[in-house]
Amino acid sequence: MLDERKRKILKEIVDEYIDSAEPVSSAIIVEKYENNISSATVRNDMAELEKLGYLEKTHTSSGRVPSAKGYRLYVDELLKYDNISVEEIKYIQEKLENKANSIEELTKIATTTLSEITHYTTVSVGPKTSGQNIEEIKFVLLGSRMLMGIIVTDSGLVRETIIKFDEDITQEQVDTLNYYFNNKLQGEPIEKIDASLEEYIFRELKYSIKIIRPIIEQMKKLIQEEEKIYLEGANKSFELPEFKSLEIAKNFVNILDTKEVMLDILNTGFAKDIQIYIGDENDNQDLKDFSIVTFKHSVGDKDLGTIGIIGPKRMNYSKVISVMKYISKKLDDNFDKKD
Amino acid sequence: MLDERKRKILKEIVDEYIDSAEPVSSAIIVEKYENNISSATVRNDMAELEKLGYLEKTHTSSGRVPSAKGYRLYVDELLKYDNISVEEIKYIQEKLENKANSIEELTKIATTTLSEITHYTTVSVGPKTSGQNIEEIKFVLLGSRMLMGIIVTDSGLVRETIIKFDEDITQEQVDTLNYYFNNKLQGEPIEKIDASLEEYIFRELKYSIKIIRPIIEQMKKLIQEEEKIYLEGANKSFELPEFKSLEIAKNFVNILDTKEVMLDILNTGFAKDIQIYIGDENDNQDLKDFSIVTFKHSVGDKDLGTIGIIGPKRMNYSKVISVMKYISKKLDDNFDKKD
DNA sequence: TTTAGCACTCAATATCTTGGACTGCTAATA
DNA sequence: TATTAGCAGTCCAAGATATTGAGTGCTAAA
Repeated sequence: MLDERKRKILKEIVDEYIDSAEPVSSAIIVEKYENNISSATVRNDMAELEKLGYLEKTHTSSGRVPSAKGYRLYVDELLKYDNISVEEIKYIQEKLENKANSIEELTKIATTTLSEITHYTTVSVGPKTSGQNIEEIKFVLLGSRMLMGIIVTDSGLVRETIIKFDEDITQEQVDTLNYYFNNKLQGEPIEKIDASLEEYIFRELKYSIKIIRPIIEQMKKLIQEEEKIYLEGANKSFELPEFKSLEIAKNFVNILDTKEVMLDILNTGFAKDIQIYIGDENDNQDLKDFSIVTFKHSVGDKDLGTIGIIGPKRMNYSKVISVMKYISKKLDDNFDKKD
Repeated sequence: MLDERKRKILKEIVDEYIDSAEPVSSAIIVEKYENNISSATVRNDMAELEKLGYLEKTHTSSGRVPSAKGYRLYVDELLKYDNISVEEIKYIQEKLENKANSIEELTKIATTTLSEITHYTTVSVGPKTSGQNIEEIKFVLLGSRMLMGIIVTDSGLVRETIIKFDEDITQEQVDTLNYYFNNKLQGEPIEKIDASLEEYIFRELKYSIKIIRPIIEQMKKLIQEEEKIYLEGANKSFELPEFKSLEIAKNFVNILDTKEVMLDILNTGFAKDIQIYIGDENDNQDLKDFSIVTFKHSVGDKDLGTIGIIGPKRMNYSKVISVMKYISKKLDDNFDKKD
């Protein structure tokens, strides 16, 4: 259906539009096209590409702009993803080298680095605890009326919370709590911390419910804690020409402010795959002018967090995805080495 | 210098401008002014107020807009700060009631509540550890190669960090660490965690430097950790008429993105005082069209975090400050009750 | 199948016009 | 002396009109 020339012209148009943010005319393509070719020929092909839904016009006599379908073909079939320089590789290596002491911190560093190299706005969420198994639970007495509860999961996540009491707690009580919690929960999925656990502990230990209840409450909160989005380089987006439109700028801020939308997207998709959402492919209307590219950091089937880029539909997919691929690989290396 | 009528007219103008975002004409003031008064009189007074620097014109035949000096007089002398309704009081009480288990969490809840009631963008930073004294230090062994280090300060702050090792750590070693750290540091200012501490521990314990070094490193990081700004309702600002100007919107995003500016402002000022920064009173150019109002949450001379509002110079100071005063009081009550 | 060439379209920009929302000032008034 | 009516003058905002040029689509020839 699409002969070689049409594919090439489509690629040139998208490349050019990504670069200039202006509708692309047949004359510009003629300039760039190596073999000699007349603008009339290009116009014919453009008309064809438009009929097939890959291009759009902004008005009757304007140049062409890629449609969502056009971008889709472009990223799926026309691009190669090795667009990363030696300097960039060096920079990433240096940034990710060893410095983080927790998975969350490592994810943040990667998120910042990604924004620095691509000049787009990046976001990330930490690992989800759901699906993980409990490796160890520890309660630590702080002062006489405060406990810290710590959960370590099998993929090395550490979550902790503070629990305050109206009465004194003894070290013996804490030791007993540690014993029973670990006895019951070691190796179990983290979701086992629930109301039935409260009953069990209460039955076995006979401690005042005034002690048990707040512990369970806080531990439950801990595992279903709302996820925090880490955001980097929001102002970079405001330098883009599309942000001259107040509506687009507003939509952008809205998306980042109502975290649910981003969380939804970041939490979709499978480990290792790079996911690409182009414009209206998202059904959120605020996202119609943006593309989002995400990837998950994981070990085995355990989620270690997701990192994403949000930028204009006209984003530099080649660079973005190339850099992401490399960062993804580095994160895995890093993890293998450490544990 | 300013007779009663001029003060009243100034107040009406600022009130009106805050409400409408449009330059205020003499006719509008005549409408609002209770005693009969002609527009010519108002015009004379306005000319006078302009000469004194309280008002400005956007062009020769425009209405008047308050200057920074005008706003300053307005907030300092013309406003009363009891602009809070029974519903709002109820709402705040409900939100702040008991739910938080840490100071940081309480501050966040207060920040969100403030944004909900005022419909402005709010920001906060958690308490600074500097200046606090160490009440307790605890190391907890997680697995065999991971420690959690916990510091509790005298005003109840809890800070923790993860330290990973290349070799196994024994519980005995941890117990010894706990003993020596507490022995040396209990009651001491938190800044005592430094290089000389490393020497001391190394001398006393003779543990491999491979164990001591990462501990001290991480604990040091912990106390000088960069402060995190919590942000709420950024999108609310984008509904304001001033955000039709791309430049203003851009400045706004810039401010929130380069955290240093906000941190600087939030960290200035003394406990309990409400600080007001109007437009160019800040010397950061990005802030010239905005006002920031902040207050600190504290107990004694210990900082427990700062909460601020950032909005247009034309913000509803009366509401903002009234609500802040009430929240500030509630936070203190809350704290007194608990500890 | 490709191309030269021309008619046509439309956004972008500049220029002009008009209406009206203001002010400042003057002279009359209390 | 303080206030006010009234009017001339200013300037913005919005709409109307003209101009330009960058683009296309189409036709007919190569």
